[in-house]
Amino acid sequence: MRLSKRERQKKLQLALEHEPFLTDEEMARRYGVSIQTIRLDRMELGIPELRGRIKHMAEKNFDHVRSLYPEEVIGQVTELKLDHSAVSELEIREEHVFARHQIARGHHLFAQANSLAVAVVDAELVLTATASIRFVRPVKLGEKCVAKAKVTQVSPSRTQVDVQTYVMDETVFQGIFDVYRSKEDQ
Amino acid sequence: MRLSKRERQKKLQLALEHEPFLTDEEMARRYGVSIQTIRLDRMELGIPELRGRIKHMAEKNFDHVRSLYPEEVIGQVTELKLDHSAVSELEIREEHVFARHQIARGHHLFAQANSLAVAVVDAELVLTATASIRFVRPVKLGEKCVAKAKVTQVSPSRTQVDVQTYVMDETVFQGIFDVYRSKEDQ
DNA sequence: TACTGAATTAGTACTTGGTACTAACACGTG
DNA sequence: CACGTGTTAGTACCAAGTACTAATTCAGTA
Repeated sequence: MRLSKRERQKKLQLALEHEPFLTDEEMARRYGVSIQTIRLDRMELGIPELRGRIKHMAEKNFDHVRSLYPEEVIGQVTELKLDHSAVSELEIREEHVFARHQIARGHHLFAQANSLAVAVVDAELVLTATASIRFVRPVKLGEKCVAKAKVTQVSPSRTQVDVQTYVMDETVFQGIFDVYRSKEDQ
Repeated sequence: MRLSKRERQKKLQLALEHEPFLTDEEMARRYGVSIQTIRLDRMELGIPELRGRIKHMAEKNFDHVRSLYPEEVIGQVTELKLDHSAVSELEIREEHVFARHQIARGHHLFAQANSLAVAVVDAELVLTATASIRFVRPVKLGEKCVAKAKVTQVSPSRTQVDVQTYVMDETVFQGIFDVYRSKEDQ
């Protein structure tokens, strides 16, 4: 057996997200299995056929052109005191969650916190150096995450920022960010 | 004659711009002509068939939407051994960097590593619990980040995954992920 | 009115990328 | 040995076409 069934299916799923234009034939060739096996895999994974996938993509972008474009800060900044504190809000939408169980992917919470930590520091060049983070509880579709950043330490080239993210008054995420700052301190 | 040939062709062309998902059959029905007439019209106007049109639309928007859309794994998975190791590649593009100095935002590197750490674990429900990360050196526009994940510890409900990300053979990011895993391990 | 050329329709064979289904085989394990 | 899982093979069928040939219709004119 070249690959276990689970591995093949996982790879298949991932490959299709990246290259949705693959035919069953091409996938069968890639994994060295028969076309029927690929079809069975798609069935089990609930992946529609090539034309369905293509059509879905085309439709999706045709009528509602989503503009979730590279934002400077992930989420909406509601408070900002440079080198002191900041707050941002992020509502968890479809594009943030795992389709299966509607739980937000960790890196979106991280992105909200990280970009806020970077934004609160007043310098030309600000980069995250290290971070220690904790996902306290899963966040679900529709919940609003309020991230609160506080600057806790400042040294010549580093700033430490603590971020706590809440849903209502429950903590869902904690992070300590050690942020590098260029000397042209503005 | 219901409509002159010229009129029909003009209408057809305009209709397709607005509703590119029409089949020849549907158009034939609408204009009260045979399917062959519609096909001849498309030939003369140089309009490709339905599938070609759909595919073209999907392709056009694919590159654009790709980086913004919920991918299971950020970057392209090149190796995957479930519960053992995995590798993914991510090329740093415009949308990943700070416009000012062309340095990648930390959360994209995090996202690549985090999603890989989650993907390598073989379970129904996998969530990041905690992580300790370090951005070793800034990554610039155009660089290709290769993230290598290794499972280092497995306990009943947790898996520890270490991720190192390289540009060429230089480490740019390190992360230790403690990942929660649901018991329905199969 | 008959004729002609353009326009239209009809019909066949073939293609792609599948679905849906049935049957057979391979093999690892109790 | 039988059993189940996984895999492969093969058939009939489908949508939405292409490519091609042939027949029919129609409009305007000699």
